[in-house]
Amino acid sequence: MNLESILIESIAAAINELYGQQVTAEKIQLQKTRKEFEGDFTLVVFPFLALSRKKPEETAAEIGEYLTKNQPLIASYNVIKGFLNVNIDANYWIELLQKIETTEKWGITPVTENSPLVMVEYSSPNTNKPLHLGHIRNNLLGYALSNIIEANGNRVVKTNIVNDRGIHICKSMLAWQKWGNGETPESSGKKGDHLIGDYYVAFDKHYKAEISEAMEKGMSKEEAEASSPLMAEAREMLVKWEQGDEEVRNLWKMMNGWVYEGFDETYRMLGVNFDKIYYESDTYLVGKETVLGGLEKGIFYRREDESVWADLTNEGLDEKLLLRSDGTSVYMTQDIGTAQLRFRDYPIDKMVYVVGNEQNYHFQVLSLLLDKLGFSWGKGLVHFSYGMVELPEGKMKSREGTVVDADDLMQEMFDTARETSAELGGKLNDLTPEEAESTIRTIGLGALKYFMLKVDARKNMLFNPKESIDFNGNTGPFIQYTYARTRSIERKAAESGINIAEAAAPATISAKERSIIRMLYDFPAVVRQAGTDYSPSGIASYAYELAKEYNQFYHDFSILREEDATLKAFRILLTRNVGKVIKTAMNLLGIDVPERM
RNA sequence: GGUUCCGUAGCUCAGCUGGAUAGAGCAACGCCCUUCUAAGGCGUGGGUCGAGCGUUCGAAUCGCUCCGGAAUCACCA
Repeated sequence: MNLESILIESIAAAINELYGQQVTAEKIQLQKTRKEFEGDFTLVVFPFLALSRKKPEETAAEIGEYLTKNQPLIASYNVIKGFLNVNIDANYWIELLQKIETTEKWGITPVTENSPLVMVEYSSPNTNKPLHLGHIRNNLLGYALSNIIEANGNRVVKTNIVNDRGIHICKSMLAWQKWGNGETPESSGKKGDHLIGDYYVAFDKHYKAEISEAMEKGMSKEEAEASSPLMAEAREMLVKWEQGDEEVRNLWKMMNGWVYEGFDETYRMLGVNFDKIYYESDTYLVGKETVLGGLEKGIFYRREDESVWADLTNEGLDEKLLLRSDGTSVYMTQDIGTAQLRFRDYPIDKMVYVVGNEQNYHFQVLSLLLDKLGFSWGKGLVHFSYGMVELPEGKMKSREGTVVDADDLMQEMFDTARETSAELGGKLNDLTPEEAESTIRTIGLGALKYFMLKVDARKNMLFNPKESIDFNGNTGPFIQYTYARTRSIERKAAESGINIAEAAAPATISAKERSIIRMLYDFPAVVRQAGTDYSPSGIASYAYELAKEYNQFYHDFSILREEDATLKAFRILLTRNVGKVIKTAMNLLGIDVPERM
């Protein structure tokens, strides 16, 4: 039984004893005492005034008096207006600290073979251009979310669905054929995904030129677009691809291969990975089959023009197209096919899709369709819907060249970290060049990742490339710095041979120390909460608060110079476990922490 | 027009299962490195929580109505 439950039980007993009234646990609002007041937990007594028929202060004092007498965990209390603040006995906190010290993974629920299986889909790139800032948010959220779900006792399969087919891919292929002169990543030194992206842009440029030329000759925009020879060629290529034309397929394989090498490098750099990758070229036909199967079962219906639809009007939605009149599949069909394949491959209990909020409607529909098709997890699928990353001038537009490239951005973060480190007086000079470089990457990535993860995922967020990402204040590097300090203290303590395993209760324990232990106590609940409402930002703000609290403590006390041996050992133990929890929290976010910085 | 989401300090964001004087960081200004790492600490200034009404002992938080912004409602993906 946890501390809160014990206290709530005692409070219920107190009210029963004092006022002869039964109260349910839900009526008892026990919350953390706010920082500016003294105490660990606060009971709001306003709801009990009707029972006590006394003033708030009096009621609070009576309950407080009863609790200190009858509940050994409560050492003292104070009353401010209708708020009863109670102090937990210091020994409880010290024992808790020792428990954290001996617990392998504090706050983490172990995973067993029988744990529920949760599949998390994230990233889901197109193979016609490199990853950008939006993908970074997606990847970081997906990876952190997977860690958090796993930390709550679930088996997690991280998956990626690669959109590797379609007209957009043909555009790049065609442009490369026409103007590429056989350029390869090796011959040009370009990263494969960037190379392909360049040809996608080249296609668009030539296409636009064609349109404006045709319009000058008096065509309307629509006519010009419809009669574009370049677009016609791309469409023709798509048809050939679907027919399995060997030449087109080989070109497609080669160019996609380049892109995957590029993506792999970006993923590796970003520190994310996948357990299973699906390709739309494998799933879109399965989707078609599944839809036709649904048609036979009468779940869907066919119109006169041969197109296939789902009627969702009973569910308050519209009718939804699933197969075009020419029999080809649409986006929804492919997602159904992917689901079908996944269900064959894994006994999925829950599916989480990390996809932008622009697709909220799509997933609402997908959930209903999967349910109709008999997927047990269809109804309960989670669309982890995150907001767009906006630039000061608005949405990113690839056509307007305002896209922030993922590789470039990471490189900039590394450069900034390197410069900042040098400005601060060559902090990493003691390290070997390799260690220093690795630390710089850890810090640069830490800044980027924390920046993206600390904000509420469902909201749109603003990224200002000119102001770039900070390294001071509420940032990843600040938390990493705090961790590095805890490790430094530990190293020095170890050198001087202090045995912290024997740390006992010191004569005095400061409010700051109590407050830090109190925060460590909260960590399991924070992890649980983040798992319940899928919020990496909850973990992030916890990590920041803990780091901040420890930094103040660090500033106020001389941990290693403390005269009292017991107090010194206690403070080192505290430091060690703060480091342990910070590291665990940061790792849940997918952020590494350096041993020194 | 329908649906969904958002609106909190100059800026970026927390807080939202109703509770105490609405919090951080950045930016501005002032202190603190002969003291375990100054990527730090302390302090000052900065708010009609978009507006109004309602529910309540109590509303940034819940409900309704407006105002402002975004997304979506394709035989695009």
